[in-house]
Amino acid sequence: MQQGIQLILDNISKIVSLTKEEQDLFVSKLQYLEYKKKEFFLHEGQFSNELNFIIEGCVLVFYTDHTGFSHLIQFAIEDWWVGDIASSTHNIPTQLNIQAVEKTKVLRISKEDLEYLFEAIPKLERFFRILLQKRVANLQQRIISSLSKTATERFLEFRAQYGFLENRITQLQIASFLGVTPEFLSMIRRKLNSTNK
Amino acid sequence: MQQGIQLILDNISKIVSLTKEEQDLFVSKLQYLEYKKKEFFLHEGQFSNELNFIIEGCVLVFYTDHTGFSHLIQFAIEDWWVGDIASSTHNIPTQLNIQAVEKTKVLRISKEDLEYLFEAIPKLERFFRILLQKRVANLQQRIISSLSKTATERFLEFRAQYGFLENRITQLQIASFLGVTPEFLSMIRRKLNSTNK
DNA sequence: TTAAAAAAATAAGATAGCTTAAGTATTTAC
DNA sequence: GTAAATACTTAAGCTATCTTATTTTTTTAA
Repeated sequence: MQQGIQLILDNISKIVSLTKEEQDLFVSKLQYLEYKKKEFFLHEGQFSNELNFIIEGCVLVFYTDHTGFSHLIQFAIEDWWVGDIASSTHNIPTQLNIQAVEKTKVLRISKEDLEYLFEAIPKLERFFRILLQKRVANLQQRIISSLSKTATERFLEFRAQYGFLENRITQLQIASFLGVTPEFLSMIRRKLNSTNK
Repeated sequence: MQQGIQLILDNISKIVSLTKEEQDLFVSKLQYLEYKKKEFFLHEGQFSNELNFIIEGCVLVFYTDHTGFSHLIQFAIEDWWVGDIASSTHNIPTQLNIQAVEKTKVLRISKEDLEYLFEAIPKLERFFRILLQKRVANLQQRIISSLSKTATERFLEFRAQYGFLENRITQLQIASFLGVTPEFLSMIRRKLNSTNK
């Protein structure tokens, strides 16, 4: 079986169960792609009309502000979905960049195909509805943290939740996700080490 | 026709069109409720198993941290949907409070009825899928702002986007939404007034 | 394998935003 | 209609976080 197909079908089957025919129809709409390290899926200003499922690798979704600083909005590794929902929902050019930080293999589906599949397989629309609910819960939690926690607390939360990423992305990127400068994150880490060790 | 039914049907018909029978089935699951000013829909620790559509009034969704401070996560006025997606998706007690800040009239639908309706009327699942996409886009924008903007910029953004709320909720609540103290917001407003006027 | 580039650490000085406290204005509840 | 409660403003001093600059470490690419 083609690369990653089993992974994506398993991912879906955790939430809804498709018949063999439905699986085949779904799979027929997938496009397999590979990106090199540092290569971009999406650049600010483009229109985003796809949804990607990561089979292998790691990508970052970031926003670059008017002073040239990047802010990490989201990351995704194998078995995760990634795309720019804002751009594709509102049909506006994206303000985000999506970049591979490792060699990355994805399965991609276009917005048009996805809309067709939602008609053909309502269970698939359910799957994405539930995925979106989880994403809303996750984003809301991040807002709660940004409103109510210190940088140190947010770093500890990041570690608890995404510790597996700590050696896969740089401190610079973690700092950007937390909303602090890399210098300040470095200081936070030093303090935590001297206290706990 | 009962209070607000037309409003909710119009709200849905902006995204999907239901037949008369589907509308009737949907409407049959709605419960009409009124809340007094300051009354709570939902308290931290409860399980949230409903979705609310505001017909009239205004509610605030806030998180209270361990030091007793409140942080405004979301607000909703007439013609908006509100609920705790995190709690109802993951079946965990909510960490949020939902409180009416004015006399508020709502139409409520239970999670069970909603799930039944998604089976009976797939278009309704589409409606909520699209609503969730918009919510994700909105939350993501808020994260971008919190990562990349100063308090003054965030306040101007709030005014541009939610100016209609400026006289409906207090400065305290706006400050809490922006993630600053009310004292600091007061200072921001003074500076803006002295510069622009 | 090594030179160049990028990332991370350290530290000193600067600032956005917080705390505390007091005073004034507005709203609420009887 | 009035007293009490709540919201808002102002201001001084404080702290978390940023900026800038330098050094050290790690990664990248030829």
